[in-house]
Amino acid sequence: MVTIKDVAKYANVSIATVSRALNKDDNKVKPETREKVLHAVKELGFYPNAIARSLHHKKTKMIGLIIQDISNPYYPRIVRGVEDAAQKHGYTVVLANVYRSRQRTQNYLKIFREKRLDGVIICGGGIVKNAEQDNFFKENIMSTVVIGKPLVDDLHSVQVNNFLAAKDACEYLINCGHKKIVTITGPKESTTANDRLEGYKAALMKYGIEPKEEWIIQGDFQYESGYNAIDYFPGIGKDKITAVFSQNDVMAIGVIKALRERGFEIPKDISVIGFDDTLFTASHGLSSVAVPVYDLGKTAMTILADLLAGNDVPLITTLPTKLIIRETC
Amino acid sequence: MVTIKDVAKYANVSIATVSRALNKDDNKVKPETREKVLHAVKELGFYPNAIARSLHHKKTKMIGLIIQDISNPYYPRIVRGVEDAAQKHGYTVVLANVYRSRQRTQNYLKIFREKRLDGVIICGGGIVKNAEQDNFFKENIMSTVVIGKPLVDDLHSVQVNNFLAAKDACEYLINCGHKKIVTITGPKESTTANDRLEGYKAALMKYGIEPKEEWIIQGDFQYESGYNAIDYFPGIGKDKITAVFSQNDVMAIGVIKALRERGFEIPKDISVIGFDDTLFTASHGLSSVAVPVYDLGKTAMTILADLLAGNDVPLITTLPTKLIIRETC
DNA sequence: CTGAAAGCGCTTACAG
DNA sequence: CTGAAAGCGCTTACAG
Repeated sequence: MVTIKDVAKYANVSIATVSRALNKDDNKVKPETREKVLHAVKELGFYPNAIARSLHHKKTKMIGLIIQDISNPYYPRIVRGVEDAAQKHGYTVVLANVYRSRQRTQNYLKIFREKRLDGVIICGGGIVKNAEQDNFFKENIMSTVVIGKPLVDDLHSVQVNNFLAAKDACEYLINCGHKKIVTITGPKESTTANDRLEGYKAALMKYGIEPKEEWIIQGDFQYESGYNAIDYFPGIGKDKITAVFSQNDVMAIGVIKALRERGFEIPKDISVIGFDDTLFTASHGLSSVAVPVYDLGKTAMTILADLLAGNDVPLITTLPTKLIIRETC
Repeated sequence: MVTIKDVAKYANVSIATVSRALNKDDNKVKPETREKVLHAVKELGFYPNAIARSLHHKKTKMIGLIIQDISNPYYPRIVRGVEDAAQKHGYTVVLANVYRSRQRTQNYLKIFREKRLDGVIICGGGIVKNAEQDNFFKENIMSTVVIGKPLVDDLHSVQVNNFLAAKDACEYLINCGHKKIVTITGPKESTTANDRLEGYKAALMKYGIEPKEEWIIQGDFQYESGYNAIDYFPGIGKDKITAVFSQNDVMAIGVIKALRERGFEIPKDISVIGFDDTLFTASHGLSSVAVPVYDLGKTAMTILADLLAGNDVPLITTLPTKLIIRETC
């Protein structure tokens, strides 16, 4: 591997000069000298060692991105948003799927710290309150931006108002004449799921409908839990249940599949509304609450870059959602 | 940031000793001394600087993963496979979406080189033959594994036999009685798409059917191109077209949507078969050729780790596909 | 078993 | 405008 020394020798200058010639902003080097250096660089195929540079600058120009599971269609666009913005600001992203495991999260946080990443973006329920992680963030070892609700105070975040969005969606159903509405929830630890659940309840209450225990069906944001939810429905039909508010799309697609297999027509027999509006909801004709996932990612990265540049950034940034009505309700 | 020096001072030993105590494999350090060091480490919250370590070892324990577009459902599981295997082998992955852009690919390759990543996995059509990239691989600057068909010789790869898989799928259609089959292709530069196209042709020819020009509809692996493909169909019905072989699922879901909107029933009026068997094909009841994407990723990373460990690895590893018949044909 | 020293490949204050 | 030198935070051969 060719080093700065080789270039210096080849160009007949000191390594200090090579360094200066390469860091453009520094115009304290004679044009001819720079030419010589640039020529040597090309000739030898020199690629400056970013590791050595990092050691000096104490910056790696890399950030970590912690997500729960890239194969959940909610995440890819977030990743894209983060990466596009990262690229724009000169950062490179290290990806970490933690599958909601505290262990894996901790492990990656440790690796990120050792590798001296400049910052980290944490997506969703990763940050379970817990001594060691708490320390990690409290000590402010790494600039951090959370996508979603941070469980640790003082962390910057970009969010969506899940409570209101869920409430709106459910109110829409109620205004369509539905009075008995089931909801399929996300995992218990998820604050996102929790907010959506509260929004559901609030909508019902607003219209004087008492949300029954049996209407709240525990899901986990996975397809199967939507598909199986039907087994827990307290019956389907005018006097039973006429609509389902699925707290994400994947589960909504699951219920729809199960519903159709049992001969129910949608929305004739029962309405379904999802959440997230991820890829393919359109092809399923699924009504859903659109979450601007790409922008969540992009904004999070932009905020992180700002933070790293020493700029002031508001603690919470909220992005708007949008109810999209298609064919399932 | 606390350094090895601080730990040494705190523990009253030299930094060499701290280093030795921390690199467990080195048992040339007295147990009591190690205790002292470990205590200091905990007390001070010391996290060894991997950057400094890398500078010495000339290894970063990071690999780059170049994919075309994470929001295409084909990729997330590959990424997962790569990351899981990477984690197992002690590597961390840097993600790069290049959107089939040669420019972006080149740019990332440069960054990877400067950051001294240990290796790189390239997914799909990224490697367009081209002087500079050619050099990159020829000079063997970074260990490389390609998922798909490498356009540069001598590169390790893990693949699937797209030709055979496509041929099998089309033969299946023919054996079901179809004689007039349309195919929707991927982008022209994609070798994957090309192999699938050849497989399609071969199947038809084998049964004495001459594949007509008009049966081959140019797509680009995106939903829209599937949805719009119908406009180029030479008519639908017994004497026109009775089946479509879509070269990926996303486009298949697009055609199905378009077909249904125009009142056609599937598979009664027309059969559809996709390729890849990515997420949600099941919920659409789409028949498809299952590509073991997770395993492609996992295997690629395993091979890369082997390469980096100096082991011998066969140049090409081929993984099996599987035709999965569901409701659309 | 432990320490002093050299080295990894850069950058930058300090002289000149 | 340019060079010699110190320093970033580690690891490891070399002595002892």
